[in-house]
Amino acid sequence: MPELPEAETISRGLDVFLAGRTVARVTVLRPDVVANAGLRAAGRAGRKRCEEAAGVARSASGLAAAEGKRVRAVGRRGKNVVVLLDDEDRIVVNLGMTGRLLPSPGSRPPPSARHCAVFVHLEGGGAVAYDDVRRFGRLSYVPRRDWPAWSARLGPEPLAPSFTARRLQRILESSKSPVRSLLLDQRKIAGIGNIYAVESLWHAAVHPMRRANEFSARAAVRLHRCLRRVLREAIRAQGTTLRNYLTASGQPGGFGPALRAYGSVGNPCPRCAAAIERIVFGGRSAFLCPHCQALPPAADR
DNA sequence: CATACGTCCTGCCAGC
DNA sequence: TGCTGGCAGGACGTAT
Repeated sequence: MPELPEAETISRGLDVFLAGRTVARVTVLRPDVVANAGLRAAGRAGRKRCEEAAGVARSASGLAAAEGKRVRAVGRRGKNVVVLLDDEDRIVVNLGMTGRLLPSPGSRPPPSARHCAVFVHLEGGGAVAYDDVRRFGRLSYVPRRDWPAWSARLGPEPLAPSFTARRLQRILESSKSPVRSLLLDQRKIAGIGNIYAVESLWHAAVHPMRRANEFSARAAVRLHRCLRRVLREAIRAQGTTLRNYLTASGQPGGFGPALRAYGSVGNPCPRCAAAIERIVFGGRSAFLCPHCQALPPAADR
């Protein structure tokens, strides 16, 4: 659930807390949240097999390589929080559904970290807990030389100045998928999850199942504008808390009341008062106004 | 190659 | 009251 705005909010808060600090010790309590960057990513079973074959002990996770290194800064790539170390190796945190990074002034996980999976002690006191109820999240240690390839697996940053309407239009043209599926594809555009995809499409008045390659230039420009506006405003509000997302300072996000369609089945559309509907495709819920976001008639498609 | 679908994981909540 | 079953979904593996 943490998407770009949540990852951005967390990385800003964590940067204040971590920049200049040195990692003393990394304790892995739940080995399954640690992805080994050196191995082909695989499903749980697959990764287990790889690690056994390679003789990788669970704690050798690679995260231990961070011990003794100073944190230069904390940033973000897509939905990932990226801890940049002084030697330009990185700890990349994908928060999955329920992952949280909770700083603590003491040497124990904060009380809110009830499902602490990884615990990072800092020299001179203080710590950061990686807490994740469902353990869909992953922590990876990415050495400096692997970073370009790692980052290249992701599409462009939607808030970067280089992400123009024209760029979005080209991405849309490249796929016959429903636009919501394309927006969720991290290889095409980085950082968008279901909430902001659904919200952007409501603002742009486009049906989530509209085929990406059927966008007019005008509709592409409109989606580009709505997408960026929604992401920016969500960052300003420090993200959306639906379940358990918290900022680095332990606050819930404030974007919930700004949601127009997501999760509001049956509520009147704020634009036209028609009842918001829920549909399911690609294994996920989408919410839309059947009036404002109508699919064009089949003859036009 | 591109697209579609199943899988993992557990807290929560509706329904009986 | 207590149990069950369905639901949430990011990202990867497998199937088409």
